[in-house]
Amino acid sequence: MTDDIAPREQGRRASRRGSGRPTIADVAKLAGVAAITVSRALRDPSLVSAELRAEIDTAVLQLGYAPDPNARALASSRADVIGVLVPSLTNIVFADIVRGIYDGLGDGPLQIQMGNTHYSPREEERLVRMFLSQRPSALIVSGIDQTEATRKLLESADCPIVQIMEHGDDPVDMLVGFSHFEGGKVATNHLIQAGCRRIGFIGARMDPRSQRRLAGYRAALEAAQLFDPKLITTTLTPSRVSLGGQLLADALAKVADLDAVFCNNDDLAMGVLFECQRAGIAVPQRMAICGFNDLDMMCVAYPSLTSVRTPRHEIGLRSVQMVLDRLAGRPIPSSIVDLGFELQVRESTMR
Amino acid sequence: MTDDIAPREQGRRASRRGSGRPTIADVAKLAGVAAITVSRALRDPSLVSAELRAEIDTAVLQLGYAPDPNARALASSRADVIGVLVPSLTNIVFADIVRGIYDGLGDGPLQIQMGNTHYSPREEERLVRMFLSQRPSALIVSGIDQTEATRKLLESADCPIVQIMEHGDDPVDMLVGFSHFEGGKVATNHLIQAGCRRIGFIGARMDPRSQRRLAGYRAALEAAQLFDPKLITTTLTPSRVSLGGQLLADALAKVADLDAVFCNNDDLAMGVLFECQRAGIAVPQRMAICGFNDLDMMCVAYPSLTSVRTPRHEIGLRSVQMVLDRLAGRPIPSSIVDLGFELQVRESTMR
DNA sequence: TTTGCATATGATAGCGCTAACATCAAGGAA
DNA sequence: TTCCTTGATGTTAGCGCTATCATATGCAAA
Repeated sequence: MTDDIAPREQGRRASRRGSGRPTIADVAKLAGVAAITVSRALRDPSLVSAELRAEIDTAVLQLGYAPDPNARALASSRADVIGVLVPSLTNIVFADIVRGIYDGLGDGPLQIQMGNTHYSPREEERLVRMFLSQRPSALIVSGIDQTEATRKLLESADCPIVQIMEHGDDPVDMLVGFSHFEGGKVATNHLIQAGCRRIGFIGARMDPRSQRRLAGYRAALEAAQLFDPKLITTTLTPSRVSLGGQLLADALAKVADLDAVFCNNDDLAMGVLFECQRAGIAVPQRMAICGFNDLDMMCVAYPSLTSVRTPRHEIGLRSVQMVLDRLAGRPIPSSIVDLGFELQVRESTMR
Repeated sequence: MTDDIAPREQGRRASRRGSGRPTIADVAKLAGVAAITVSRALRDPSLVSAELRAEIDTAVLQLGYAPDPNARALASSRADVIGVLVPSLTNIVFADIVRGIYDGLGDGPLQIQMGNTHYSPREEERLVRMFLSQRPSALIVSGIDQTEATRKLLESADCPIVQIMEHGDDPVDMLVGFSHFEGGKVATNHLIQAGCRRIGFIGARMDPRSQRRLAGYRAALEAAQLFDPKLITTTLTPSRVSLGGQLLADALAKVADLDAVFCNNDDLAMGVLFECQRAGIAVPQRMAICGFNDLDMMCVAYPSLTSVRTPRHEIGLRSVQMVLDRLAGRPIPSSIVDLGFELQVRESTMR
């Protein structure tokens, strides 16, 4: 006689299965309706009459019911999750993008699932495979340099895909970003116009986007007939402020009459500035410095540092908006969005 | 006669339901075993004989089978997910912690699900509720200042909970971090010993951890009979490098003979340094500067900046290790771990 | 031999939810 | 009236996996 108690009413005692938490069936019973009606009321209240809606809301509150996202995903073969793949979390650039994504998402039902590829195409492929196995509502991936296999996976995925950070004409689906090549070119041309003639390039990590900035730098110098391979100093080491000084020292050892450096990113530029201060190299008189991304610190440094402002937050925001538009069936003005960049000229290149 | 074709063999044509991807049943059929055997072979190969294991592996490869995490979570009422709640993603401190968590996780089956509380206890409560509804394998939350309701939720959760970043004696379950109060005290005592007498506190955001650092600062100054409320300059605005200079200006307007500042964090310290350079205030002679966290840039700044090194990566690593130990049933040496901190004395306080 | 116990595999029945279809009432057009 | 919509609700049958219990086999102990 002790076996026939209803498991649900006994909490977790009767069975090892089940979560012990109220289910949609509990809500339905309490509200005196069918489970599917509760499901509908929760997903789209307009499908259910006002009276039932009120009763269901009461029951939900009373039981403290929360839908099980796993059951929901299984039954509808669609998880309320947007997968986001970034190459790094400690890089403030991607942190800004992720913030933009969160901001674009607002209070909706969609959640973010983040993956860190550590700049590895193989890891990216593994993560894409894993993410797709969860049947996400959409996928946002960084860059356009996926492996062949990754690209095939993305192309055959039946959800919106947004590639971010770059500009190009052959996205898997949608693309939001700007041209790193043009960014590098504009920065370098600015240094040329400022009167610099021996303009070095300092780069760390040298991921595909860094490579494109370097290509832009090179194109600008070649057009001005100022290019010299010795001007380029790079490392595969991840970027750090402290690396900037080391790379500047390396660059000066190769090219003693260096009069400017275009840095791959702002961390390196800051490190270069500190090294100049330490070595007594006047900025910008003897050495002009230009960074990339325009982090907050650039405008307060002494002297303030020129940089290329990139629309990081905006990229996150727009990518989510495009996903939401697509999921809602709204038309997308264009599946390729170039958000551009803006050169911020400051003391470090004014001479 | 066209209705009785097996839906699975027709791809997605026959029904709108189902993912169209191979299921465990497909693998089982191909390998000539029962589905449950495939399930076992995948979760714990030691449960299945070598021959069957080989056949199953072949079938998995041949079909490109990947288990559906949602179905798995539903059936086992346990998702292979660790929820991680941080107050910010753009703050490098938490980025380092998250990196530590990823590193601690390695190649295991567990995934990270991240939540951003934006320093809001209410948002934290919402996220805890949401995360728990997914029945995560564990939860890692930042800080010890949860709301009453959040704490109750966490206490009644049937998974390991790790609070990180702080030290204390009353964790919900496990705790990994260090004492911000002691950090503030040690930094301030160092400035006192360096001969400073009018030591300001500069702080932004002023979240609970900042408050505790401030309390440590105050305790040190009071013990030395050097405390003066005018020495404290804070704002609720989120911290940025550019804020450091503004706050220093504010502080100097109140206390003209300020001879040192202890900054809430390194961003502010860097901003203070730049402002000193710009205003011609000699560091450390006229103004000593001490930061908090010891980011990479501190050691290369000119002059290099004293800071309190915090074990951010280690906190992430250890918190995951504790979770993994607990999930594996291994004993936890202690559920409260104080990883300490280390004052890094540099040029900015050497006088 | 019998018993007991561990090991390997299978059958069954869900986990909590929603897609697909069925039902039913109310109203309007023919 | 009859037929057909339309909208609101219900019934049924899964989604893909695993907990649980049942079964079969082998082998050591009694």
